[in-house]
Amino acid sequence: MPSSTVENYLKHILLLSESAQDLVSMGELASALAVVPGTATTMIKALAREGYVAHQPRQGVSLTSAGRTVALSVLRKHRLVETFLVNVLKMDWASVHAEAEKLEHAISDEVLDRLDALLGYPATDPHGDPIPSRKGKLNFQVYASLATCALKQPLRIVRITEQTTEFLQFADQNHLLPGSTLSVTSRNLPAGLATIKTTGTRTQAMSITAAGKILVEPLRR
Amino acid sequence: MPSSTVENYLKHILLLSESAQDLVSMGELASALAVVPGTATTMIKALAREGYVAHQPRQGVSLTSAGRTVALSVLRKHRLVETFLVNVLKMDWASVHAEAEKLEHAISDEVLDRLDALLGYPATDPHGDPIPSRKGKLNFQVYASLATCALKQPLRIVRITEQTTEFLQFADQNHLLPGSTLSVTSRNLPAGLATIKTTGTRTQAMSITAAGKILVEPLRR
DNA sequence: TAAATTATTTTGACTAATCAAAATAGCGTG
DNA sequence: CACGCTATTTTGATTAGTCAAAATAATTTA
Ligand SMILES: [Mn+2]
Ligand SMILES: [Mn+2]
Ligand SMILES: [Mn+2]
Ligand SMILES: [Mn+2]
Repeated sequence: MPSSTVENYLKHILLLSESAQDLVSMGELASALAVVPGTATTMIKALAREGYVAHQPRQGVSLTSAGRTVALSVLRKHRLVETFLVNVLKMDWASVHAEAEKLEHAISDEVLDRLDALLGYPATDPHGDPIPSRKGKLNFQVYASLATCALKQPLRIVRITEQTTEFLQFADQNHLLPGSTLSVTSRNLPAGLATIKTTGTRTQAMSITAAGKILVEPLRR
Repeated sequence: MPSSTVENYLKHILLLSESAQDLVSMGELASALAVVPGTATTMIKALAREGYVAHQPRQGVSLTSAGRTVALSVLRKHRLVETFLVNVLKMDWASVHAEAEKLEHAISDEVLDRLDALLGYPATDPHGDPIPSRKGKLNFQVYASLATCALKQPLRIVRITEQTTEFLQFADQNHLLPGSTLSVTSRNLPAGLATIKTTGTRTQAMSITAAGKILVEPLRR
C-alpha cells in the first residue's frame, strides 16, 4: 500500500497535469508539495521504479495507469470528505481543505462508500470540484470563467478553482458560491479589473486574476 | 505536534496502565504495539527526553501529565470515531476498531467537537468504553464481569473489554451487547466454564476467560 | 548462593523522506 | 558557437522508526 507521502505525490501530479500539458515539471511538483526540487527528483525516480509514474529526465513526469488509479482514489476521498465536513458537520468551506488533506489518507474504501451514500452520491464537492466515481471516472468539463465569459449575460457559478483559505473566504463573503447567479458588467483589461453584478443588485470589482478562478456557465431557464 | 507513532505509544501506555499497576513493562508495551522490545526501549527513551513519559529503567514506564493529556485526546478521538462509524454510518461494531486506529491520528479537534455534537455527546462508545471528556476527564469505573459477579442475579452488560474482531463478532452473534440483560446461572471453575442465560431464555456456555471480558452491573428497577 | 532463565537494553544496520549545496544539462542570447 | 542563466539532478547528511542479534541485568530455580 502506498504511504501517504506517495499518495500526495500522485494526487498532485494528477491535479497539475490537468492544467499543464500532461508532463509535470519537477519545479511545479516540488512547489506544490512544499519540498525542494531535489527531493521531488529523488522521490519520482523511486515512484518510477515502483510503476506509478513515467519519468522523462529533465522533461517532467506523468502518471501510469496504476498511478492514476491511486491518485483518483485519493482525490475522491479528499472531495467526499470535504463534502461531508461542509454538508453534514456544517464546517466553514474555507477550512475544510486542510482537514481533508489529512483525512484522505486515513479513510478506508468501506467508510468512503458509506459516506458517499449518506451524502446522496454527490457529483461535486462544496467548491464545485468534480468527485471521481468509485470506478475512477473523473468528469472533466471545460467551463468559462468570470475572466473569459461574455459580458452582461446571466451566469451561474459552477466551480471555484483555488483552495486557499483567504480566497475562499473572500468568495464566501461576497456570495460567490457554486450555484450563485450573477453577470459580468464590464472588464478593463489594461487595468486588470472586472466588474460583476450579483442578483441582489450588488455591484463590485475584482481583479481579472481573481475572476479567472471563478468558473461559470450561462444560465439556462 | 507528536507523530502518530508517538500518539500510539502514549495511548497504549494509558490503556495498559489501567490494568497494570501503574508501571507498564517494555514487554507488554512492545507486544501491544507489535514492535520488538528493543524498539520500545529506544522509543521510550526518546519520549522520556521529550517529557511525555517517565522511564524507570528495567522497571517500566508511566505517563507524565503532558503524556497523559496527549493519550486522552487520542483515546477520545478513537472512541468518538468508533461511535460515529457505528451510530451514523451503521458499520459493523466488530470492524470499527481498525478504522478508528487510523482516523484517531487524522482528525482535528474542530472536527471532533462537531462529531461529538452530532452524536449527542455520548458518554461511552459502542463497546461501552468510556469516552474521555474534552477536558481530559476519563470516567473510570470498576465493574464486575461475568466471571466475577454473583450468580442468578439479573444483570446488564455495560462494556466489552476486548477489541478483536473475532471476539466482538462472537459477542454480537450471541446478543451480548452493552445494554443486553442476562444472568449467570452457574460457574465451574475447575472446568473453566460459565453458563449464562440471556433474557430470551437462551442458555449457553462460555469460558471463564471470555466471561471475564464482559463487564456487567446489577439490574436496578 | 551459584546457575539458569527471562526481560531489558545496547549495538549496528536498514528504509523512507527530507534538505543543503554542488554538479550538470539545456536552453536562449549575444 | 560560446557564455550565462535556470531547472534539474546528484551527492552527502540528517531524522524517525524499525529489526536482528549480542550484551547485560534481574529474577527464579536448584
Ligand atoms: Mn494529503
Ligand atoms: Mn475542494
Ligand atoms: Mn492508532
Ligand atoms: Mn471501543
